[in-house]
Amino acid sequence: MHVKNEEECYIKKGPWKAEEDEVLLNHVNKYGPRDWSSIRSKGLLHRTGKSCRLRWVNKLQPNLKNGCKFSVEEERVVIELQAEIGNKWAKIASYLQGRTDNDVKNFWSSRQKRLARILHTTTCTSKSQKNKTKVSEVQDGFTLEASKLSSSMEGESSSIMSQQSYSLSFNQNSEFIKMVPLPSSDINHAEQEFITPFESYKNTEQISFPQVPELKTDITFSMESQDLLARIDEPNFIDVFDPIHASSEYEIGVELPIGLPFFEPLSGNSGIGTRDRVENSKNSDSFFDDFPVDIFDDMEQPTSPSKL
DNA sequence: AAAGCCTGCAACCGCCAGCGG
DNA sequence: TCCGCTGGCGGTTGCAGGCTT
Repeated sequence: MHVKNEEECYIKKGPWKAEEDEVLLNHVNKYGPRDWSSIRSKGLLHRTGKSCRLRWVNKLQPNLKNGCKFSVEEERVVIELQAEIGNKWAKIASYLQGRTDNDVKNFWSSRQKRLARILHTTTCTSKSQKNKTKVSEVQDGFTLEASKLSSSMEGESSSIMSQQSYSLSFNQNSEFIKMVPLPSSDINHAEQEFITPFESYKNTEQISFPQVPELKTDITFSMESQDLLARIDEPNFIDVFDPIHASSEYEIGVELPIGLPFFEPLSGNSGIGTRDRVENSKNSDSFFDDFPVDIFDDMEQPTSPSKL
């Protein structure tokens, strides 16, 4: 029968209906979360086994945190593990109760897009509006000050790394990047409003980054930068920047995977959890995975120290 | 109020590894 | 050993709803 054959071959796609979910749940209750392909072969649903499995894993299995935003702690776990093991979403999700690989993947994707947008805005600004940015060249490269308010500026929850102020130093020649904690005096008083429970954590954890953090006290600022610094304590200092750029810049550091505690492996010999390994991974280019590949294209080439 | 933009999420696609015949 | 099937995983896409202008 041609019609019947068509019927059998028909594969439904798109959003799941409640009835389909019910059928799928019945199957799982009967046989457990397996034999996905038999659901179609038995004619229960016109969905592929893969589709059924995905629906179960991502939406129907019990104890899922559906519709619940990632907590600060969950964000921290994802950021840390991503830096450690890369885009192993299933693995990362296994560390988070009630989260699926799809959840983690979507979270990270959103985060990456946000970061890319922020940095794009920032780098464009650095070129066209030098007098309005906090990007200033230093002798051994250039320094991108990541002094910022937390992401709370935009009502976001990712504020884990937001309480410490950092300066990013790039060096074209040696291809390293280092985080330099800014002197606390550089932090605008207004930031105090955004202190979170992680403040205590910040105060006790060492920065885990390839380069030994050091205070950058000998930065030479341009005239424009000096002018800005002179006004840093003004209540409306942030208004010096236009709202978009201001909020963007203050978000930069929020996204930096630094200063995080280290995980011990939950089981097996995954090897996760040693500081050495984390540092090794960051000594590679894992840190740069956070940035769009062309992120530095818009930045001015620093003068080589050898040419000075 | 409406149009355009942005974001988060659900679902699909393609690749790959494991397994059994 | 080969081959096909199945499930797992990461990347990508499309859409709906919220937000902004």
